[in-house]
This record gives sequence, structure tokens and C-alpha cells, in this order.
Amino acid sequence: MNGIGPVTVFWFRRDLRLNDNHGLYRALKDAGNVQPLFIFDTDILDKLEDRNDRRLSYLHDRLGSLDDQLRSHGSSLLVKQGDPLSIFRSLVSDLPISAVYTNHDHEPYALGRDRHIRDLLRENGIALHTFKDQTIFERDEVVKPDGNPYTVFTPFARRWKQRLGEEGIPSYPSEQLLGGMHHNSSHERIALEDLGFRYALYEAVEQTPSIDLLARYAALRNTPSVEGTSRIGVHLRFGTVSIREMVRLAMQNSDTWLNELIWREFFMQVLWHFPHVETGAFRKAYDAIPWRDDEASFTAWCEGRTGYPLVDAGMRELRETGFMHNRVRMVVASFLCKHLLIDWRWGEAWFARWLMDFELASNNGNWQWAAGTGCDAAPYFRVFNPALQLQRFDPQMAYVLKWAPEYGQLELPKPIVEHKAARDRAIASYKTALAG
DNA sequence: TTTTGAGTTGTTCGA
DNA sequence: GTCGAACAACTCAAA
Repeated sequence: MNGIGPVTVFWFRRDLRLNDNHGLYRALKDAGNVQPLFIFDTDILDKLEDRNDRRLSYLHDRLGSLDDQLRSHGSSLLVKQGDPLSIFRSLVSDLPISAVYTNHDHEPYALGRDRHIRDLLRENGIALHTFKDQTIFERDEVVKPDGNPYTVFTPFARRWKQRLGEEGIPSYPSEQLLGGMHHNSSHERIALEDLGFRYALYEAVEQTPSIDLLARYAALRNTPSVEGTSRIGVHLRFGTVSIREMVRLAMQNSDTWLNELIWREFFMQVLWHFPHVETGAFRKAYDAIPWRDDEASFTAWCEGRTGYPLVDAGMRELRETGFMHNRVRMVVASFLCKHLLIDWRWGEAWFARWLMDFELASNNGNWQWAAGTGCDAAPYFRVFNPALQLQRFDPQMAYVLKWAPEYGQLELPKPIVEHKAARDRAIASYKTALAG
């Protein structure tokens, strides 16, 4: 490697941007000579079920544009593939590393990974500096006066907004310090094929919702045939936008949308404080529900062949695009858990596989909400009526016909369950399980 | 400690 | 067609 003297490594993970990046800002400001690094983590990649995962294509594209930007500043992204611990083991012997900077990742897997890397670096006399970047508040920054975590959204959101008002939103103008990147434009890129993947087309999404969209957000967000939602989930997941910029925008334009951003942090702190939710019900009594291991019905749901137009359209949209409108997510989730009485974890895993904007905490929290097993969840007797939801939110069938055109034919698919019978079965099953 | 009010997104039934 | 109550109690948060 060119350049003289020690380098500071900045490790990109879920913060793939050069602007308003907290950890990058601190690395540039406090240390300098910053070598940017990204690791394709084979522990994660090996678990992906599809060789043409849209998310990996998206990630790869973003790294390409990150590298382009870095090269315009005389630097380049060092990209490695492997398990991160081994990668760092070889990096510390190859490079004169003075410190490693990165941003927090509180998912269970990441916590363990980072602990091992911190230990390895410490053994080599290298400090790992980590920073809050992907949320406004994290861990136990928003808790009740007695120090315990909130488990109900509304008081959490109240306290969150109060703290925000007191503290304001910080800025980390890393983009102004890029002259301090380590000068080295010799790093080669790793092709998707070298990782064992193929390119999958995906629909690019605006990074910033327009003021116009936010002005109508509260009114239009439940209409799946309209572009009424922000769709920035994918950007928040990969950190291609700054949450701080989004919250500023929300505060100026839409309190309804701001609450959605707070929901994201609510579920993140639920996962942090109650890690058992990753595999089981938040309320343990709900683990007694006798889920039906009905693989045929599950497959019909996955493939969008339930005979319920809104459910089928949503499941097709998911498969075809990696996205599903939020209103429809609620309908299909309620349908799986209540009408089919299938374990919410099956649905959670399917969404995790296909959603471009998949985020463990939000996906888990919202599935537990729909199943009625979570904190502050929908009560178990609240069963979405897919026909009524269709009538209410897609009365012209514009959304349905876009994704499931067979519902425009005279002969309609036959429902795999009858609504009233399924609803009664769900309520009775939950009731019995919870009484036991 | 006790009390009180409230709790994302719904549906159904009967007046 | 419209409207309010019931659904099922329970837990949570805050005073």
C-alpha cells in the first residue's frame, strides 16, 4: 500500500454513504489518513437462499458508487470477502493500523461479531471506536423515568420527541473532510460473480421523499395503488440516507411519517432489551398457540394463490419487486397468522428472504404485532377482513389487477379458506391457548 | 402504593 | 346507511 505512516481504518457496514456519517466524520476529524473498508461477510452471504438476491445487487451497486466518489478524492474502497474476524486478523498484519472506526450495529449477530473483533484488535494494541449513526436514539437512551424500557409505542414516542426537542439533531459533515482520506486508488473491486451471485434487477428508489409526497403522506399512505409512501426503508437499511436528515424532513413536513421513523427505533430498542423476541413471542403466553404446520397453505400464501385478491396481489408484488406496500403487508400478515393459523415466524422468514428493505427489528416487531404476540400488539380478536380491506383501500382493484391480473377474469380463483370460519377458528384457538 | 386512563393501522352486530 | 358498543381482559405508564 502506498502512503507513509499509520492508517485509520473506517469500516463501512450499514452506513454506505459519505455524507453525514458519524463514524466516518470522527475518523476524519480525530485521526485522518482514513482507509475505507467494506467486507462481504461470508457468514451472512452463505445463508442467503437465492443466488440472484436483489439486495446483494443493490449493495454491490452502492459500493461501486461509493468507490467512484472515493476515487474522485484520490482514495478507493478496500473490499474484502470472508469472515470479518479472519479478514481483520490478516489486515492487522498487512497494514500499519492505528485505529479502527465504525458505526454501531445492534443486531444480535453484529453484537457478537463486533465483540470478537474488538478483542482481536485490542490484542494487537488497536482501538475500535464505534458511534451511533443509524438511529436518533438507541439502546437505553429513551427509557421510562425509572430506567426501564418502554414496551408501549405512544409513551415511547412522546419521550423520544421530548428528548429530540431538548437535544436537537446533530450533524456530522463527513463530506467536508474527504481530503483526509488515505490516498490510494489501487484497490480492485470484487465482482458479484466472484461472490457466487448473479445480478438481479431491482427498482431504484428516490433517496429522499418529496415535500409534496410528505404533504399528502397521511392521506395517501394507505392506498396501495398510489405512490403514497416514502419507500426509504431500503435506504435506511443500508444507510444510503442519513436518519438525521430524514427526521429533520419529517419534523418539517409530516408528523405521521415521523411516527413511522420512531416505530423503527421503537422496535430496535425492543430487540435490544428483549432479545428473546428474535425467536419467540414477546409475551411468552402466546408461545402456546397451536400453529398449524400446514405447508400447502403456506406455499399458497407465499405464491399468492390464496384466492383473496389483496393477499395474492401483495405476495406477488413482494416476489416480483422485493417490495410490498405497507397496508398490504398488514393484510397478508394478519391473513397468515389468523386465517391460516400459521406461525408468524414462517411469514417473518419469508419477508426476510424477499424484502429489499428487510430490517430484523422492524420485521420481527411488525410480525409480532400482526400475530398479536408482541409488545403493544394488535389484540388477538382483531382479524383483518381481506375483502373489507380491499373494498376500503383498493376499491377499483387498481393495485390488485396490477399484480394479480387473473382477478379481472370472469372466473375467479377459489379462496383456500372461508373468512368467517377461519376468523372463528383463530379467535377460538388463541382464546384456548391463552387460557391454558 | 394506589389509582386512573390509555393502548397504530379492525370487525361485527344490533339498534 | 350510520353509529356505538362489544370483542377480553390486561398491562402499561404516569400521576
